[in-house]
Amino acid sequence: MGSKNCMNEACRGTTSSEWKKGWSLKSGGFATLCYSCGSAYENSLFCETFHSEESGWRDCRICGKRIHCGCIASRYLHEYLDLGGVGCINCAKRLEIHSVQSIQIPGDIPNGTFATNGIRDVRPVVENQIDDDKFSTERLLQLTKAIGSNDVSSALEQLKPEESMFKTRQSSKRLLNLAQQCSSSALFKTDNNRPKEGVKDIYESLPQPSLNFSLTTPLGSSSSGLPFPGAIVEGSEQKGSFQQGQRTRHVLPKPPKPSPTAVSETNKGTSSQTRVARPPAEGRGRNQLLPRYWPKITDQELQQLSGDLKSTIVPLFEKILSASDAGRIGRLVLPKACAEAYFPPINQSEGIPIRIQDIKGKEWTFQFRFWPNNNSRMYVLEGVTPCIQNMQVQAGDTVTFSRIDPGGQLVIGCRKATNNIDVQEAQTPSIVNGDSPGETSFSGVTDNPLSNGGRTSDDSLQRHMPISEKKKARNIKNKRLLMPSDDAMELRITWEEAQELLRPSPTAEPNIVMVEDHEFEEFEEPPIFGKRTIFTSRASGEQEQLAQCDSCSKWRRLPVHALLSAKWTCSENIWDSKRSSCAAPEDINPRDLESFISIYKDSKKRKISDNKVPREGEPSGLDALATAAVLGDNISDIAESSVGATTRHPRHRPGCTCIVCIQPPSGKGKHEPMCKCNVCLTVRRRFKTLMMRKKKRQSEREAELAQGKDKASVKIGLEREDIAGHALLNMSHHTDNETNQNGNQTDLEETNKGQLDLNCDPHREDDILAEAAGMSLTTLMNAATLPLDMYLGQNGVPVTGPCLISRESEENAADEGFTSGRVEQENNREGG
DNA sequence: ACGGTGCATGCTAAG
DNA sequence: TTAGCATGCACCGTT
Repeated sequence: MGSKNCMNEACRGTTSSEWKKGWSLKSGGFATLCYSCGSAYENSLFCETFHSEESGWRDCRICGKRIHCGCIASRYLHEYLDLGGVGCINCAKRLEIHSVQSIQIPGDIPNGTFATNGIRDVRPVVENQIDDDKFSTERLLQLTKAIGSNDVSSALEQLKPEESMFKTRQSSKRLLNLAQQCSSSALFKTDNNRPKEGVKDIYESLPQPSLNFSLTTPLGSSSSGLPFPGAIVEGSEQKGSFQQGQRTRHVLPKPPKPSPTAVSETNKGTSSQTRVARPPAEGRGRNQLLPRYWPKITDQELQQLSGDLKSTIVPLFEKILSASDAGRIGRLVLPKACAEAYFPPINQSEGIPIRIQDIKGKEWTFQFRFWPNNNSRMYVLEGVTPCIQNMQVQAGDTVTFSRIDPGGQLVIGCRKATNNIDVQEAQTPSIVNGDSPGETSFSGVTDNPLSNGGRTSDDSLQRHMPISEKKKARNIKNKRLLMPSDDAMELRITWEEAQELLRPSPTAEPNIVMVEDHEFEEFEEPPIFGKRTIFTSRASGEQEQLAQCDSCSKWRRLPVHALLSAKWTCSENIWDSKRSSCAAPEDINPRDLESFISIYKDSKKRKISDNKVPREGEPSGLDALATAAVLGDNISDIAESSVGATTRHPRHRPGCTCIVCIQPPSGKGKHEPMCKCNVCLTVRRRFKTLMMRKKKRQSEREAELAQGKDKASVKIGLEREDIAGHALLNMSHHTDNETNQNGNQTDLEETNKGQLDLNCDPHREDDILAEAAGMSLTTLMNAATLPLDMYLGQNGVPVTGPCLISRESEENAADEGFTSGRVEQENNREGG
């Protein structure tokens, strides 16, 4: 500390309360700045503060802002424009985005022809070298445009003199490394390195790189084509480039739309913390890598990682784990291009064992192999389970592959998906490449030695970037469902739990319907999620519920009828003024509380086991819903597993004696054919009522019926999906105009279909189910005019109780709030 | 019966 | 249109 000198020439201070990082140095690391200079640098005020009298100031050609050109401290703050002049980084990037999108490099350049040029890349990424950026896509493209040529490779040739200059700066160690490089470079040709003066000038006039990172990193390939010496190579199938013929592609994958790299570059001073997706290190066919696999790591992380491992780390690629990857099978599918670029060539399907080290230095051995697949190969790493578990990563998290140079040792790391974007990136290449999470933390193995310092101001820019809704939708539809983490957290509850949490909308006024002396509350508004509470009974027999304050976590006794919103605090305890503050002590004996919770958990567990709730790995919660939606007919199978809970009306409480609550939990063996029990009789009666109501509604909506007929062709699967979604979330109204327009919701609304909530809008469902079952509305009308028994008989259904009614009638009956029929039927089916 | 292995299938995105 | 890849599933070996 004491020996530090501020590297600001105008300061040269030797003492500072805090030393800050400045610009990146060619020798690696960053300039050391005292607190005030560092602050100025961080705030992009360095040049304004210290260089205002110096030469080199120009104006942004677009916005007019003053730019200090040719200064290392401001090199990230401007760009040279294609149209001449300079532009501040924001303006330049806006222009650049378009050019990056539009320019692609024609043709494929044979790998072998670049061997001698590969050495240019032997620079550790962590060095943050200016020169690196010369080879960034942006630079490349800009250069191409600057010289008015579409031939990028020829344009790049012009850069070679610069390269040479750069090479001289490389350490002997790296040169040694370089000598081993022979892998491809799509950007340079050896047979044409004649400098073109003009171009050189142009190049030299190019702005200093915006990236802190090298976009072209050390070659991992040895002369044998191996990316790392430690790898075991078998057979003679060692090609300098690929193991298999490769498709001709563009030199670099088409950059994502809003060139995130560009965006992330825009902030000097914070760029070291920017998660930039960079084209990976050289390797056989690195140019084949899709942006989604480009390693995204901040240079800060990289530096730290390098420090931890005391080596130079070259990020190779990364992959967001799929369910399969993170599953028990222990197979991690490697992107083909990555496998071929950075792993040893293999020609036997069995592959080779490969040693990969984690950042703690622990070495893991995987089997690197491939499967023949569609005349191609599918590369996998086998035996990754221990490592995956060790890193505590799961589907949606990212594993990173890097290489230690020199030596070529592969390193595996991980990064937890901590926000939506990170997860979506896997599916949305258009937002990779720096348009990436500022909050994801890079993790090494097990524990994360690298914390992402941060959010950068470009995060805000990134947030503004439009993500195509269409794309989003497609991602969601993707069977590789990667739900945004936050949402996943929010929905990581079971179907049953979701039902338990449903509460009537606070603004909803229920209509009271009496059925067999049982009161039903009907709501015209869908329910909302409420707070989870525990219902208990006092010794006196008085029932109550316990709720936990979201603020102080104290439990409060509340009346059994209390309805709490999802977020509830003591201050909302209107029932007990003494306990309406978080300061008030908990009035529940800890032992009692523990007991209550224990009982609650036990009962839940029992329910789960009784109902064969999906085991780990099987769909639960929303997954179950989704599955149910897909399964369609089998939705009831799933729903049945939660009969006890899902038939509970939001306002049904322990002790409720309504017809719903008095049902047996499973219904097994309770209802015989021709059962005359209260439930069965009511089911029959209510079903008939339903039919009549349908008729009435039908007459009211006759005009719409024609259109409705069209809708009848809608496939049941889709409809049921809709239903399922509605059932769980129930947060939005159906958009179905046909059935909802008059808002007539006087039917008792327990949707047995899938044990949905009582407040689900059944109207649509009625029709849907009926239609799907081949029952037109007319049929229903007719049916409604018949005595129930006759109706059932006509439909080939034995006239029994609710136990054996047909599916469609049963489902309609279910609309009325009864489940026993369903239950019984399912039981019978099980028994059969 | 269970679990692992290898292949086939189908979806998606890239070209 | 096609390659890549996630995942389902049949087959096979082991318990």
